[in-house]
Amino acid sequence: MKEYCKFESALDILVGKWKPAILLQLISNGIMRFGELQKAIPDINKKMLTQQLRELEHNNIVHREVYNQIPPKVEYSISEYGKGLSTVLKALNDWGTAHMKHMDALYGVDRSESEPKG
Amino acid sequence: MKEYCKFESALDILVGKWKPAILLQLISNGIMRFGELQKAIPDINKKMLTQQLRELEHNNIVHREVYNQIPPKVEYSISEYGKGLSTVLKALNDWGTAHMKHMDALYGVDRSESEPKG
DNA sequence: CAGAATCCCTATTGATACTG
DNA sequence: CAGTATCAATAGGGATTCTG
Repeated sequence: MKEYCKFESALDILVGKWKPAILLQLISNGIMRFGELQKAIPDINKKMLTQQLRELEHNNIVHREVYNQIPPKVEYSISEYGKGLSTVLKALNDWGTAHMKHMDALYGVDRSESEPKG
Repeated sequence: MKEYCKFESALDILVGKWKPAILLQLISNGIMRFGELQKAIPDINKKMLTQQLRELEHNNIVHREVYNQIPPKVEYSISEYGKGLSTVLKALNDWGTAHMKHMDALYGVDRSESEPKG
């Protein structure tokens, strides 16, 4: 067995363009409906939101609660098991925060591009 | 600024099909030459190895030492800055290890496929 | 409302050959 | 030895349309 598959096993959970955003939302807000997630992450579309949620669900990170009613209502939340990711996410977040400052200091950040003044 | 860009900033470093494998090698073995890395990660090709190393180098995670001689000799190692990743990598590794067991228990692992008895 | 299905496009990965 | 250059294959992401 490849040693690094442990890394990859963990990374696979987090990788996917929208998974960090989704996880952050669910961690911050607890239970959220599909539509709420979509509103909270404006640039995502339904297909991607569905897809990434399904992957997280398959990995037991998020719990999906379906209310069988019209109109439909589906709630998502971090599963108990998923909460075990908190250490990883915190490590990632801490390091990421420091790293952004580091890169900023090294190269400068082109905020002009990445943040249209709006 | 999007909150999750901190996650992403960190994830970007680790994401890339071969980066976990490369990092693991360098962490385990210290200084390694290009060819050694290639031997240690048999399925990678030169292009990918070069590319991923360059990205890691650009992010200050690995150090590249070039000896100007014939035949060429280039050594790679984790940079001082890159060593700061250890917390993240450990968290990832620990969680990944547990997660593999978890998924194994849930779904069973098709070892028959993933590990040809060789 | 919460998706499923379809089609398209681009970024990432890979195979191969060439070079100082 | 340690790459670069080029081209081909693929997977991931996205726009749009349709549905119970």
